[in-house]
Amino acid sequence: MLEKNFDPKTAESRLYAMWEASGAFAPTSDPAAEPFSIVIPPPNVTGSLHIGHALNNTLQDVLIRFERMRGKAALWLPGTDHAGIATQMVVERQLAAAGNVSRRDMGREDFIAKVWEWKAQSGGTITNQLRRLGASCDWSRERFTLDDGLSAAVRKVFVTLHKQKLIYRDKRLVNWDPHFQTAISDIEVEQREVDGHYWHFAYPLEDGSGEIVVATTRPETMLGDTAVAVHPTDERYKHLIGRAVRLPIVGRPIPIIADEYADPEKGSGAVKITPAHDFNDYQVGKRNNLPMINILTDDAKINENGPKDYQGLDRFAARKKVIAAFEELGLLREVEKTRHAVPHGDRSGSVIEPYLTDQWYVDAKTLAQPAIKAVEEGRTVFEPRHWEKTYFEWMRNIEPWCVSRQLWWGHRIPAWYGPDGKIFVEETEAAAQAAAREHYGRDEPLRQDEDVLDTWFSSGLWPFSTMGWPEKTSDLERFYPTSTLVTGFDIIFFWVARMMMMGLHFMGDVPFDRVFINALVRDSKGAKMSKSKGNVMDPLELVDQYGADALRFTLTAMSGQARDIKLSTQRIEGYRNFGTKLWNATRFTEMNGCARAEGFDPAQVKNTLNRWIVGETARTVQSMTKALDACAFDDVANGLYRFIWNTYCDWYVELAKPILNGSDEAAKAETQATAAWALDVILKMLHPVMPFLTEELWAQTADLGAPRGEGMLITARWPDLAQSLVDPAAEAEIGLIIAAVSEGRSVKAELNVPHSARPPLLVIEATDAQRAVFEANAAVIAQTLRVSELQFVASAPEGAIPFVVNGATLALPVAEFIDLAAERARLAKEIAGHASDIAHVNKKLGNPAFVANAKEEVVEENRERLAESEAAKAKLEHALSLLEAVV
RNA sequence: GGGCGGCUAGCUCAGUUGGUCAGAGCACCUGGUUUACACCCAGGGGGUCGGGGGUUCGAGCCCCUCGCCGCCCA
Repeated sequence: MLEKNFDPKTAESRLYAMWEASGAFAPTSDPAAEPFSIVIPPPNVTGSLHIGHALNNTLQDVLIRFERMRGKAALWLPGTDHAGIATQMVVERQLAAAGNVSRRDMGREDFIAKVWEWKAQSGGTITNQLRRLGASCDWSRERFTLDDGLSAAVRKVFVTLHKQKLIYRDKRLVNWDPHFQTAISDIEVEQREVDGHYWHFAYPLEDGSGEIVVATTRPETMLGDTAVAVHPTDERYKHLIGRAVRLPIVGRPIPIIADEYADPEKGSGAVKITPAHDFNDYQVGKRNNLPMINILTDDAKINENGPKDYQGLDRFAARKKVIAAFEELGLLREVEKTRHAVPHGDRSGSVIEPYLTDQWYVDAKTLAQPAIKAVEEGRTVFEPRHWEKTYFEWMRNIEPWCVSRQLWWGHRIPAWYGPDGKIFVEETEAAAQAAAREHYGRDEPLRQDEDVLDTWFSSGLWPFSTMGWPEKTSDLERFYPTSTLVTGFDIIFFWVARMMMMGLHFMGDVPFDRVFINALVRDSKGAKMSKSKGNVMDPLELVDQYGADALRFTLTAMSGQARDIKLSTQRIEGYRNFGTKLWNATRFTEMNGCARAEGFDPAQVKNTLNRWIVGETARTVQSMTKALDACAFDDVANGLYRFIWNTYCDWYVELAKPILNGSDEAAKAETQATAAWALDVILKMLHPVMPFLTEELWAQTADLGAPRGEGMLITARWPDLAQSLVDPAAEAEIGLIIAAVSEGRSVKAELNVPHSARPPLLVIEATDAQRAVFEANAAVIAQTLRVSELQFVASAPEGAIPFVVNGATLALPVAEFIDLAAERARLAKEIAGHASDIAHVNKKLGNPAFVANAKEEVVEENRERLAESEAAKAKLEHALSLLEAVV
């Protein structure tokens, strides 16, 4: 006998260990099986599971378990990302907290050793947390972006792109993070609106004949100004073009140039140009061949190009000093408050400096073209579809991708420099040396590039590097392109787009057929979860509290088309209850001898109730299969919830009770078998979403009746039930019973008939078919509706309360219990309901245009509806008149 | 400034091609020792589908417009 409740705490780890040990997570080796593959979005190797991971991985697991049960060779390939900047940051912070020397003092090799140490220590955390969730990844194929195979793939890709001139070295402005002292890519920059000022500075004309006023939010950059620009058509300044101003503080003469970048509407119409420290100014500088003077050091202090007394000053201190100097010189014309966007590093949070450096760039524009085309042609489809717009928007305006990082934790760039600066890009040092020997005619000492690659460079290769590329492996052959990628919209640019470009370029095919973009999980008020806000929900705590299945079901149910999910524990609790409900339904069937019958064929079932549940089950299987195919996760969860709770438990089990307690042994045996059969189907359908509870129930019911011969539920076959199992006659019959019982209950409750009262149910008017149904099901109806019996009478006795069900008139003789006023009110309400319906339909049918234009079946439908409402209303009005007569 | 998404019951959200589409869960109210389940059962109240206009015989669903809210990119 089943315990009263499912105990996730003890069952989950036991079941997971059983699955893993059985090898169920690996794709079947059956060569005939259709492949279905997913690569996991690799979490940071040293990270821990947050609620977003829980959602993302639950959905992947739902798909994988579904396809696995369908008999496909289902591969969910797991792994982790070295997460360059994030991980390096964590380790640096740890070193600092422990009072250790900084990484620079420590040296590259020792520092990297420290990071590997940290990886060894914490690297298993997140994968173990995924296990707690129930993720059925094939751990035998687990990869890490810095493992040997993936590193080889990275080098191969870099070298190949370089040879194809799709990777190049260039000196240009980059987004420089002074905190980490590295370049970062455009998308790692966050624009934040902050309060600031416009300082209006007067630059005196060189000949002393006047001044020109420029405004800036970043005064310190004036130390690197190399021009003042005005619009070529700006009459105010036309005469000044070609002349010069003397840059205050610095004393350098700089030209006044004409450039359309200067906006005559803004400020004075003149703008200072600092080509080495502003992206717009950089373009102006290039157009006008201006000198580019870098005034900053790597850590954003004024360098040797600044005036002596500014050198070594931090950028913000320099700003103050510049302002003070202008004030002193009498050249500060105005200070205007403003709000403006300031770039910040997404990891460091520090203000980003546009900074002139040598970096490696990927020609993203070229690589993007096939990636755009692939989505246009539908070779990769986004779900929900509208995310394609976001993807296109970015891809069509893509800029060169800066891939070098001045970090230590990552893939070292496979480029070596000769003594004269000549660059050799090769997969190995030996190859580089060979190339150098060839070039110089002798061995020369080479120095490897100090930089590492952007983390996203290696994750961009993930769908094929994890499968063994560049080797021609059987996994690549079988599982690439992958079937579905499940990820968040926040990394469409970072990751999805890069995988598309790399996959198409190196594999000649898209990396995935479908990209499902999952929502962002927020707190119950809709706020983004963050440590600083203290509103973080830890998925592991939720698993401890409610069980993994409840959390999984909740996340699945809330995964609609919306962009975010507002998660509340109340909801999780509700779905935990749902699991308990199913548990208890199983317990009930077990108590009532429900067991699988040898050779049970749902198509051969005789009893109407059983025929009905067979049909409902078949219908549900079909809709669930369809929904899972479409990644309609909310439909999956809601459909299962409704079928299991509202159909199977509320009606099938309730209506089956009299049979199970009755004396018709044949009907009883059939019901026991059918109940057990339907439950098995339920367990299968629910398994992808609630794997633990269902597997446990599967095991606990394994010995009841005929053996299933299917092994564990995780690898059992997904049900395939034909539409022909739906029996319209059974549906009509059970539908009538349900309607009669529901309506009868409603009447009793509204009239406050005491719970203990057992009046008979009177059948007054009904078609022959309906009468037959009532006769055949009198016992069930009596028990379920709690009436003494069913009586078939010609007319309602005085004081009986009539109600109309599917056109049939029934009544409950409960006059002695009820309050006439309450009954009058009830009847009046019912009548009013019908009256408004009649008015509504009459208006439609009275409109000749409607009858002429609407589809025939729609018109017919309305006519039927009108007839039904009118009949019901007439009956109730009659009842009301009788009631009035009594009073 | 450009783009995207949202605005449906107190709350969180479903509503496929316009025609029982006004729904679900939670919350709320009433009643319940109905031998599976109080993590339960039965019943009930509650919305002019953000405002306005249009197309149509008919609009929560299509078009226009306005208003908020959120996100992304400049």
